[in-house]
This record gives sequence, structure tokens and C-alpha cells, in this order.
Amino acid sequence: MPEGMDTRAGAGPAGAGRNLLFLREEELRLAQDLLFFGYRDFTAGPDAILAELGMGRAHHRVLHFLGRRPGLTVGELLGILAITKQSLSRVLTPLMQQGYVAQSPGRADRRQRLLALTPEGEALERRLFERQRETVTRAYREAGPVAVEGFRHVMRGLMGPDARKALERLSGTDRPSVRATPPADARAAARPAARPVVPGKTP
Amino acid sequence: MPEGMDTRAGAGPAGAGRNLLFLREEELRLAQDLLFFGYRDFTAGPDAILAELGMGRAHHRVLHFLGRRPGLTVGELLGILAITKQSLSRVLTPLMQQGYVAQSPGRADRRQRLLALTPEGEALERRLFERQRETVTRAYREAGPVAVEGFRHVMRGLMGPDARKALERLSGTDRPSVRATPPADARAAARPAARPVVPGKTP
DNA sequence: TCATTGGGTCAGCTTTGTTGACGCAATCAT
DNA sequence: ATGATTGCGTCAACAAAGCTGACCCAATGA
Repeated sequence: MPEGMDTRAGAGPAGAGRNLLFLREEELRLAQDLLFFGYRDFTAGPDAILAELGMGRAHHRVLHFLGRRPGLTVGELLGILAITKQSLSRVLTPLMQQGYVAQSPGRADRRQRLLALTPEGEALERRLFERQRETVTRAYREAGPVAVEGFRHVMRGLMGPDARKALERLSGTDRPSVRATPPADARAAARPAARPVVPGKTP
Repeated sequence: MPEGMDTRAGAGPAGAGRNLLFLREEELRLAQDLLFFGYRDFTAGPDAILAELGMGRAHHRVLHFLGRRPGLTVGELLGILAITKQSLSRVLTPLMQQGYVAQSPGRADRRQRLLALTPEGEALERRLFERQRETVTRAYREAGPVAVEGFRHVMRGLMGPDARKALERLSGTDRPSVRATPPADARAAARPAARPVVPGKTP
């Protein structure tokens, strides 16, 4: 992995070992930069739209995940976002009051609330998505399919076990809103995450 | 690969072209997920350390960029972070008071403040870096050199022109803390960015 | 029947961003 | 040399989105 990839920074004075060490470190610092700038600009588009509507990034996340998985319960959503009930509430309640998100009682367990986008919610989510799509599509096209594959691989690698599981459930093949195998282990897996495992602050 | 995955909310019926379209969309939505989870876990490590010290992510960013480019002026730093003077101030002032960052008057222009890490600042930045290094190194190793190259390419592609320029200046070949070609065009380029071009909120 | 679970809510605190308005010193242009 | 501009600092007030702790209700399930 070391040799070819680099070319980076001139490194200046150096013995061989020093150089290797330096290159690796520079590589990692570059990764930090890339994630900072990249993520920032990735979110900039939707942020602008949201601001006009008096919403923020947190609203977008809810819309996004409900768009991906209509029928998520409140608890599952909490597990995905890894925030507290109260934090979610402050964003979810307005979204429901303004008619972007609708609730329905769970069929298996009537304590649960199944969340889904209303047509207005879908429209807004769509709009935010399209804006972000421009950014990502451009990046993907500039980079090419092989790079995209690599990008995915690395991003997945940055994630901890919980996030990987959450991602699996989100992008898994079993598309149905309320999956065929709904509670069995899915609930068991989601439950511990309800009180976020990683206390994480997430810009 | 097409048929199983659909079921999407409104999607409903589908012809061939529709399906292609869907695949692209699923790819992009996956990218959104990856960036959300990936970035979150990427920052989780340092966040934990910082919390113990009563600091936040904003402090880390300052330490990081000063670590990369000792001798940055306040204005340049503002341009990189794309936040307001006041926001930076609230984080920079404590960092100086607690002895992590030192100022020195600019030599060419004595109005400027050249910022640099003190030894304590370097130590802290190092600690944060090492923590993050674990995360990134693991991801890089799991993914392999080709993927890393792709990752970089895509991340760069997500960035707007301003961020690309900032990144160039940061990772550029001219390593010296206070570069040999300091003011000439560097200042000219940095200046317009001083009042952030993108109003951006940046988690 | 009664403890547990899923969900909601009140109240208060923190971090990190934002505006707007000034003040001071150094630089630059007329 | 004077006056405008620029680089930096600071006061004040506000907003978004996290957090904790304390309670409450209704549905489940042992």
C-alpha cells in the first residue's frame, strides 16, 4: 500500500524511513482535510434550501431517512440518527405539524408510531435530493466508476460497527417499507441503539 | 439486480429506463448515507477526547489547520474555516489563554497575527491526530491503495472551487511554515475568502 | 395484575454558528 | 501628512441542534 500512492508533499529533507513515515502522516492529514471540506460542501446545497424554509440539517436527515425507509418507527429512527428522543422531537414535531411527515400506529405493536413522508414531504425531500444529486453526480463523473467504488469502500471503513449495521439495514436488498421480517431480530438489533451508543455530536 | 430492489414509495411500476434511473438514484442515496455515517464516526474519536477538556470540534479544527500550516494569519484561517471572525474568536481566544496557541505579529504587515501551536498545542493536536489516525488507517487498510486513490478523487470532487483552492494551499508542495512566497498571491487569493464566500453551516 | 417498553413532553444547559456595531493600530493612497 | 482602508478584537443578542433529568401515558407481556 505504501509506495505508489503518494507523490504528495515535497517532504523536504529526509532519510528513507523518515520519508515513509512522513508520507503516511501527510496522507492521513490530507484525509482529514478532504473530509472536512468535502462534507461541508456536500451539505451546503440542501442547507441553503432548508434555511429558506426555516429548517436545518437535522430536518433534512429525518426527511432523508424516512424517504429511504418509509414506515420506520421512532425508535429505529433514533437508532439511525444516534441522537436523543428530545432532540429528534424538536425536529420531528414541526415536520408533522407542517404536514411533511405523517404517523400511523404500528400494526404489530400499537405503541409504535410508523413514520412516513406525506406527498409534501416527498416533494421537499425530492427537492433537497436533487440539489445534492448535482454535487454528488459531478464528483462521481469526474472521478469515474473505479474511484466511486473506492470511495464507498473507504467511507464504509470509517464507520464503526453500529453504523455499518444501520447502513446494511438501510441499503439492504429487502426494500419493502415495512420489511417482511420486521420485528424478529431487527427490533432486537435496533433496541440497544435507541439510547445512542455513541454519544456523538454530529454536525 | 433491478427488480428486487424497488418497492420504493411511489415508484410503483417500472420500465427498463425507469429502472436504470432508479439504480443511479439508489447509488446517490447510498452516497448520502455513507457520508453521514462515515463523517460522524470519523469525528467521534477526537470529539470524545475534546469533551474531556471542555472543548469541541471547532477547537480541533483550529488546532488541525495550525498544525498543518503554522504561521497562518487570522484572516487566512477564517478563509479556510469559512466562519465569522466572532465565531473563530470564541474558540481561538480560549486556546491562546490556555497556552495551546501563540500569536506573533506579522513581519511584512504588523497588523497581522501569525498563529502557531505552542508545544502544548502540538501535543494536544498530536493526541487528537493519533486518535483519528486509527480510524482512517483502518479504513485505508481495509480498502487498499486503489480505493484510497478513488476516495480522494471523489472527495475532492465534492468540493467547490473555494475549498479546492484552500486545499491546494494546505497540501501544496511548499511546506515551510511561513512559505518562501508568502504574500504575493497567497494573500490576494486568501483575502476575498476572509468574509466567507459560502455562508455555510458546517457541523 | 403489574413491570417494562415505546413514545411524548417540560425545563434548562452547551456548543457553535449567525448579525450588527464599534474600536484601535497599521498600511496605503492621495 | 492626512485620511481611508484593512486586519484584528470585542460586546451583545440570537438561532440551531445537541445534551441531561424528570415525568407521563398507553400498550405489551410475564
